[in-house]
Order: sequence, then C-alpha cells, then structure tokens
Amino acid sequence: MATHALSRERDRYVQVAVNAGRPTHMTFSYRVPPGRDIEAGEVVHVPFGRRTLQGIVVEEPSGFSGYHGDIRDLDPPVEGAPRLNDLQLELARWIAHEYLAPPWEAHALMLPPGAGERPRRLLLRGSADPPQALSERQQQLYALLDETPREAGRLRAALPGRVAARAFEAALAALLRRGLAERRHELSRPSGRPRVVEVVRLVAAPDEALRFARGIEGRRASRRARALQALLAAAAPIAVDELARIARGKPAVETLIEDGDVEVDGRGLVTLALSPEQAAARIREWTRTRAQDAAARMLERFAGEPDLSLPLGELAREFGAAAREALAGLRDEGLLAVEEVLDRRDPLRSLDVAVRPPPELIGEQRRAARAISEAIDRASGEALLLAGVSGSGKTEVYLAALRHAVDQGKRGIVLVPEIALTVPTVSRFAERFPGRVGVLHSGLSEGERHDEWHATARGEYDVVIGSRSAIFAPQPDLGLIVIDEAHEWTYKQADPAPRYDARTVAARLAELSGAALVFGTATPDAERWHAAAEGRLRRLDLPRRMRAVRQPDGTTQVWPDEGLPEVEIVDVRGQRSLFSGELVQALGETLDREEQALLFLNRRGLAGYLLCPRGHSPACSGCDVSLTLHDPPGRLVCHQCNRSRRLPPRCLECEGPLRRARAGTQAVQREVLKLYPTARVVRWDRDTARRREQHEEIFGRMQRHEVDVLVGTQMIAKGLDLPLVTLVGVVLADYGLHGGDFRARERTFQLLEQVAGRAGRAERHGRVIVQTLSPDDPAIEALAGHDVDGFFEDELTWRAEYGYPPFQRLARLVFSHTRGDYAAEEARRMSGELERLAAGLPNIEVLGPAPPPLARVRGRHRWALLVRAPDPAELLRGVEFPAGWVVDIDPLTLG
DNA sequence: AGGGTCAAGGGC
DNA sequence: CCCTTGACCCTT
Repeated sequence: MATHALSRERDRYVQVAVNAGRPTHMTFSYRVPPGRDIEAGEVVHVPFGRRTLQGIVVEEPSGFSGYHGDIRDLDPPVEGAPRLNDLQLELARWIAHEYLAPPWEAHALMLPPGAGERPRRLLLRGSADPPQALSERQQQLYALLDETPREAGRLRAALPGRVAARAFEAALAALLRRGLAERRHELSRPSGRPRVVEVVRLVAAPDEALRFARGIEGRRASRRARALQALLAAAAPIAVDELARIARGKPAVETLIEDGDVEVDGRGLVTLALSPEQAAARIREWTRTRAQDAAARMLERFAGEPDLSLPLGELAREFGAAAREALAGLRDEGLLAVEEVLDRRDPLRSLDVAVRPPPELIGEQRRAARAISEAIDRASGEALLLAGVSGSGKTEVYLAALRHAVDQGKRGIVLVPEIALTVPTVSRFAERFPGRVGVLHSGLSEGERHDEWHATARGEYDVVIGSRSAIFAPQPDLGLIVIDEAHEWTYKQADPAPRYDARTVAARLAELSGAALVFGTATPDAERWHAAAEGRLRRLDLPRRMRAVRQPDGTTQVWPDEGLPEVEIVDVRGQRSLFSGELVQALGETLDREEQALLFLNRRGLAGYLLCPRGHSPACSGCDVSLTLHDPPGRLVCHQCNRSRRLPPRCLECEGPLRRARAGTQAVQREVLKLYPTARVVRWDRDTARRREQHEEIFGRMQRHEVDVLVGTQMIAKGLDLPLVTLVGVVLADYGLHGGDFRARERTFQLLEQVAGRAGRAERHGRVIVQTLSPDDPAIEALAGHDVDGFFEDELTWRAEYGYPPFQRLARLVFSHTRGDYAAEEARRMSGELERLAAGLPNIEVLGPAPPPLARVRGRHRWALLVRAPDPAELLRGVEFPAGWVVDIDPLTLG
C-alpha cells in the first residue's frame, strides 16, 4: 500500500492562569489546537467546567503539560485581545512567586483597565408546562423568569428577603431539573473601550468637490427658475405676459420683480437684474431639493476647509434636516466619508498650566540630579534614596532627572501617595512637560483610565504620574521610576490579593528594565534607611530647605532657607488640660499675627491600650510591644504571641493610675473654640473628608486663608504646601508610640517629623510644639533635633535584637471563619503544620495564633499567625491554604 | 464562582 | 418523597 509521510503533528500544551472567580493558586493546562499560533502573554478564552472563562497564557507552549487528566482545547482566538509583553510577564510571574499571589490576579495587574471579562450566568423560562407543586421559593423564582435571559445575580437580588447563594442554587436546580428554567453562560464584553465618534471628512480633492457641488441640478424646475432660465437663455428682454406663460403663472414673475431679481420697463419688457452667474446660482438654489441643497453646501464647506472633520451628530445642526440624506448620496459618490475617530477622555483637559522654565538647581540638589542622571545613563536598574528634608526641593530634583531621561529618549513613572494626586502636584509636572504628562489613579473614570493607559502604551507620555498601581503603567523606554514620599504605607496593597508592595515591585521592574529608581522622602522607612546604611541603596541627601524666589525677569532662583522649624518639647505629665500654657500662648500669637496653625492628634489604634500619666504602657515581656486591651475578657493581650495578663490595677513601673488611651480631634477642635471663640477652626480627618473633592475643598479653604486653625490626623501631615502655617502643635505625641505593633514607633516618628515639616514652609519662620508624656523617649528626642538618622540608629538596635524587619522578614497569616472555635482550631492546625515544616530549618519562627486587633470582622472570627524568617514566603510556598486564609508577605500592619 | 455530590433533618 | 441546609470537592 502506498503511503506518504504522515506529518504527525505533535500536540502542544499551554499553562493558563484562569480567572475562575474564587482565586486559584493553580494554572491549568490546555491543548493548543493544531495550526494555532500562540505565545505566552496572550489573553485567551478557555472552557472551564460548564463555563468559558478568560485566562492568560503564562508559559510558552510545550510538548507536554504535566497534568494527567483530560485536557481540553483552547477556545478560538479572541479578537482584539490584549497581550502581555515579556517584561510584563516576568514581572507578573515574580509577583505571583514573591507574594504567593494567585496567578490570574498577578497577571491581571498588567492588563489594560477594563479588559476583564466577567462570566455571566443568564436564566430564562424553560419550555416545560407551568408548575405543578413548587415550593414557595421556587414559585417566586419561576415568576421572575421570562423569555428574555436575565442575569442570575439580579434575579437572586430580586427575590423577596435575603436569599443565601446556596438556597438560590437549590431552588434554581429544582427548576432546571423540571425544565422550567434554562441557563446560558457567556462572558461579558470588556468594559474598557475606546470612545469613538463618527466624523464626516472630505475624501475627494477640494476642486472636484466644488465642481460636483456646482453640477448638482434640480429634478424639477420651480416656476421662478423657469423664468430666470428663459431670460438667461434669450439674453434679451421678454414681455411680461410671455414670461408669465413660461413660468406657468403670473405670481412667480411678480415675486421676481418684488425681490429685485428682474426689472420691468414701461413697455412691459422684463430684463435680468442679476449677473449671469448670480442668475445661475439662483436657478440652482430654486430647483434643488433640500437634500441636494444640503449636499451642495456641505461640499462647499468641506472644499473650503479640506482638513475639516465634523462629528456626525452635528451635521443636522449645521446643514438642516436633510443633511443625513445628502451625506448618504455623497458617500456613494465617494466624495465624503464617515470615519470613526478616537475621542480621548483626557483627565487633564481642564488643567490650564503655564509652561515654566526650570529653576537653576543649586549645590546638593544639582549633585543629586546629576547622580540620578548618571544612573539613568548606566541603565543598570540602580536604586537611590533621596533623603531630603521637607522643603528641600525633592520635586525639582525629580523634574531635572526626568528632563534628563526624556532628553535621552527615555520616559518616567512617578508614584505619589493617593492624597497627593491633586491639581497642584500634577500641575507642577505638566508645567515642565506640557501635554506629555499622563495620570493613572483610582479617581479617574473607567473611560479616562482606559484612555490614559492606552495613550501611555502608545508612547504619548514622557511622564506618567499615579498611585500604587501606576507602577504597572505600560510606559515604553522606561528610564526612571520615582517614588515620592517613599515611606508612605499606601504603596503596600493590603486588601485584595495580590498584596504587593509597589516599592519592591519597582525595584524588580528597575532590574528588569534597567531604569533608575529613586525613593524620595524626608523620613525614610526602616527598610530603605537600613539598605542605604548597608550600602545596598545609594543615598543622596538634601539637608537644607530651599526657597524658590521668582526673579523680575520671570525666572525662578532657588536659595537656601533658614532651616527647619524649631521643635519645642513640652512635658505634659500630670497635666489635666488638653493644651499646655506654651501651646495656648503660641496659638494666640499665631492668631494675632493672622497666620495659620495646624494641630495634630494621631487618633489611631482600633483596640485601645493603657497609658499612665507618666507615659508608661504595659508591654509584652516576650515581644517588647504594648499589650492591647480586650474588653469582654478584661485582659491585656499581645497581638504578636497571644500571651496575655490580667488588667493591672496600677502602672507596673510607677504605680500611677492606668487610663485607656483615648484621643479625639473633635475634642481638640472644641478646646480651641473654647479658648478662641472667634477662630475659624476646621477638622480634617477621615470623618470630615472621605472623597478627593472633600480633601481638595478643605485644602483650598486653608490655602485661601478661610481657616485659622486646622485640626487633623495624619492627613494634615502629607506634603501639601501651606505657606501661612507658622505653628504646628502636636497635641499628644504618645498615642502612636505604643500601638501594639513593632512598626508603631517608626510610623509615629515619620508622622511627627512630617507634621513638623509643615511649619514655616515659606519666608515665615515656623514653630513646632510637641506635647508628650515621654519627653525622654528616643523618638521624641530625635524629633526635637530633626534627627532622622538618630531615630533609626536607635530603632534598628532593638529591631535587630528582637528579630523584626528589616533584619528578618514577616509573613502574616489570618484565618477567618463564622465559627470562632473552628477558626481557632484551624489556626492551631496551621501553626502546627508550619512548625513541623520549619523544624530543623534555622532562623524560622512561627508565632501565634494570636487574636488580631480586629478579632471579629463582619461576623467572622479571626486568628493570626506570624512567620518570621529571612524569607518566609519560601516556607509557605508549598503549603495548602484552605479557603478563609489570607497570606500577606511583608505586611505593614498587624491589623 | 458555579456546579456537582452526600448526608441529615423536616414536612407532607 | 422531595426540599432545605451544610460540608466538601472539582474545574485542565
């Protein structure tokens, strides 16, 4: 038998990260249909159970999959589907690995906004005969079903009462079994789409269009047109009666005479009063239909302005009701075309900035900018710490470095805390890179986010400014990443997975792309301060405040300023009132000078702790961390190791009475008004401002000096420039110093230093008054001298001793369940399993289970474990976490 | 998530 | 007998 070589195609398989709803830590294998080209990074549709889901191919196809069950085929290619590039893929893989994140969630970070397709379940009425005996719930559901498919979730919500998912599924299953209901699955369209408008454009040559416009003849001649035509053709006078006969009626001729188009002499002879050209135009006008007329006018307009593109919607307004009909004819003639044009939704469209030349940098600013520029040129992914005191001109250094990057044909990403994404910050960048600044943050509409992302991907922006997730902006030719206020906690995503830290991701992205990375802050965080101290991070210092002075010629000159505001520590031990005499007096003087004051009170700590009047707080003997008050059992508990003790009746160190730490900006506001009833006092905290506009409103009022005293929590500490503020009062510095968390001191120091930096930012000298129960605390002493390095030297000594970050890393594991005893049991089981895994390995500790500060959230009981190791993720990677566990690598809070 | 399964308890 | 509810498993 004749045979030919069988080209037996070897099956190829891909691993797909599937968006399966409940996050999965697995990828799934699919066969690539023969003949299909596919590469890692492609967004695909895959069959998954009964449904079709969206997924991302995470590895190049290979000859075998490693999975021994049945393997299904990929669905046909998705038209217009996005695709991750190699860098994005590598970054996503790294995030999944580093943060134990589900692969879909890690990869989806890289997708354009709105690219997600959600699976939808549609239900409709089945063909079976109407119900026999149905339960009440089944009847209710059946009544909601209809011929038109409806989304299951909506039907469930429409049922009377709150119906649990389980109960809904059961009722639905019963209806499906009897053929009373049918279901369909589909994927929603991606919600992120470009907005297009249809515009009309000239496609013919202008003179051709004009020629065509003149050639448009009417189908039926009007009476007046006939008369004019006859006069034109005869080129001689015609008698009135004769003309009336031609025009089929005397009124037409009378109208012509009245309008002055023709003249009649005493002998009754009519002559043309118009030039032949004018007459021809009139004839055309009177013989055209509305559509023909509209067509002619459209052509004349477009011929006169060949680049014109008119939105389809405006056509009727300009050319009358027949414009559409006219357009159809002209499209058929190939003269005009309707094109879809991208209508960019631009969040900065209303931003009106004057382009400003950069100021001359001086001294250390110039050296810092040069060092960053050199790192950009080396393109080796180097990271630098720009440690600049408040007002030292960090932003100018960023701008100079960005300018250098752009001059080298590169681009930048700038991350700022969400709160700083206000008009003033963005304007500063837009002034230097007009039209070349994109923004990406949660305050944008989905459409704006979509358009900004795609504009970025097309390379339209030199600089993209955004919050945490802007680190994933698809900025081509990345040369510089700036992370402003790099100590801010908002850079760590805490809640839904992937729980990544944008600063660590940025470092990885810098390595992968070669971009230089700058962490800018007045108060570094412990990790970066330590890395700089060890030489792993190059540190650039800006130790002096700078003042920009506008010169008469319009340029800006920068001068060193007098220095940081003086910090006065006021010992308020034993004091009963909220304000010390010093603070009352300083406040009065500030108001007299018609300047502004900030009063800061850090009201944090969801669970309370105890504080005696001398500033002592009972601490855990094993963890050196303040104990947290747990009210129902009336005990003090350590949130790290769960050791607990009875409430001591008196302070363990000084026998003083112990009180619950209670704070309140509201009380501060009331106190100010009591002392100075005419002062305009405004409170700025989570209670008074939640949305961006509310923040901007308060900030705006402060800027316009409609406020004398601003009382607030950490919000007032952010890098906002308020030149009239000459007094900063810290009402009580101690609250944050004992927060039941190893990072509480660092956090408090950063906050207080930032708050202190708000005073006297312009030419006016600033004063800072810090009231405290712990004047001898090293954090307070460091604050008095603006001694950031001194603080960290002290802070890191005890962290090293007790094995906290940055010397060890932590992983936080929280299990939550509706049943408290089960939650505790599962936490104990996991703790046991981890202990067994860690046994014999050096340097790994499993702490807990302990109750987190929020031991019950929405009816679910929570228990927490802490793994302390040089790389805790390594230990956890092989562990199976049943539903209900949340794993956070490098958590910033233990809340 | 959304489908299954199984088992136990309840109303007819 | 069938519904309801809870617990659990699987999807390539």
